[in-house]
Amino acid sequence: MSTLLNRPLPGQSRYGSLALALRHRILQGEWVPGEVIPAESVLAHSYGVALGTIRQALSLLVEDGVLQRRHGKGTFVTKGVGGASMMRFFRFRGADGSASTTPHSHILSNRLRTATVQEAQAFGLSQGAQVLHIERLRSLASEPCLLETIVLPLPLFSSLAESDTDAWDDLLYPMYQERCGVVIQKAQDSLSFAKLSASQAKRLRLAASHPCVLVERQAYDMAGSCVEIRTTRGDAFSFKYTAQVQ
Amino acid sequence: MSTLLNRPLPGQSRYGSLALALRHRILQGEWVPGEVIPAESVLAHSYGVALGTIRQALSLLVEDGVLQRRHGKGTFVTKGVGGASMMRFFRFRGADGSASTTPHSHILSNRLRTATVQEAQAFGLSQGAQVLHIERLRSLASEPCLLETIVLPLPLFSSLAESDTDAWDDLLYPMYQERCGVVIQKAQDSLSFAKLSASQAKRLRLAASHPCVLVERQAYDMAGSCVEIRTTRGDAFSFKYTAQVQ
DNA sequence: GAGTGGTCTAGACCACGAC
DNA sequence: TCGTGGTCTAGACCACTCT
Repeated sequence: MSTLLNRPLPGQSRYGSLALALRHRILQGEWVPGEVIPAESVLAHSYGVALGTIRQALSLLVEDGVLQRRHGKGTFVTKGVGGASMMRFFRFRGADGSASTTPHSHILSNRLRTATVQEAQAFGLSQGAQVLHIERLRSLASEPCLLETIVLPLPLFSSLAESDTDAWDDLLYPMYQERCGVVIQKAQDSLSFAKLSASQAKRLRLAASHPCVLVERQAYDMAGSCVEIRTTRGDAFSFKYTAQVQ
Repeated sequence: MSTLLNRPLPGQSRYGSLALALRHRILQGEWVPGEVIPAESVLAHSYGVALGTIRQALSLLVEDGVLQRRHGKGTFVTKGVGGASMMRFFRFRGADGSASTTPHSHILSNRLRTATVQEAQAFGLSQGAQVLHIERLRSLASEPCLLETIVLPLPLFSSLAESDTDAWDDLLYPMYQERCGVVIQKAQDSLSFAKLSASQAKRLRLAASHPCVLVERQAYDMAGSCVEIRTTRGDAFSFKYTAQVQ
């Protein structure tokens, strides 16, 4: 019934090994995102450890965002990051006043091309591999607000390459999960400042060389592999972000 | 020997109450920043709880940044946030190439004035109270890079109002601690973009209406009171920041 | 070797959520 | 009422740091 990892790996605590083992079972698809995993007491018994030990293991995975606890209900596999997370960097004021809705998405282009050296390295592909290159405009109340370039590694997302972009959802991450079985687990955003090119400015209905914020994102799946590289541009004067020190 | 909080506060777990009690003793100055607190076993005995319970209480304060554990040595009161934390938002390239040193500080002005309504509210002062208003230019390799406005509540920082600004340190937070007994425990930075005024641009040796990053900081002491409001401006093209999603 | 935090056990009871 | 995670106990032994 139990796996054979009764002895912790060298240099690892027992709860560390248990966390690794559980993470492996999740990645194998034994429990799919959104599903409950067995109760703590069951896991403790099946691994032959005390309750406190399995709880420490679960805590590691909760910290990592792989699991979520719900008091009285159980421990669940995380469903993946939400949708309009890019909006946390901006405060767009709609013509009508309030905002905070999901922006509408319009795909401008969608084509295959050869990966750059950096992209191949990030995705773990061999040089010369193919990627899907998407240009996309996002709008709030018919006002264009964000211009995005999205690069996806290719055999993984090949089902998107052939599909009709008009039928795509406003939120890509849930669509990745439905159509390609890819769950976005975490992402890293790198912010900087630049000026819009003439064509970019036209798309966003701003003046050429208008200042913009550049968000360069790498998104990772549950196994920790990079599966999306995204570059987002938005009006610098709509930028607003809050960070904590310590 | 022990305090009388054997019964947890209503709606609080025992370890939550213990954390509150310990935090209070730290704020009272019973253990100063940098010092060890008693061993876990000693605390557990003196409060009449199990070791695991006091460990949970300490973990809360560690998460909060009030305490730091060091295996084999003890549990220490945090010394306060470091120095050049504003530099994490920028990547200045010095004329010589590398950077990552503490910028030199030059105080431009230092005067008393009446607090604005927002400042009085943030500091918990009555309306019409006095604050210290400081203008300061920070330079890297003789190149001006950051322009700062610093507002401090007044009876707390009155010793700074009368001192010679030439003798001030490059880092203010350690100086607050030495001269005024104020330990900066955490801070919140709010980022946005703006254009430099003519006088601001001149100080930074940039063109008027050049784009800049605006960092609006509120810094808090160990008790959680706001004790500094700072506005920092720097060249938008030197801005670089990385954030994690989930 | 003495003292510290880190790991682990085998129980107990409590608080929450659903049936 | 039952099963879940959350809190708590009273021990044990291990790993790190200093003297």
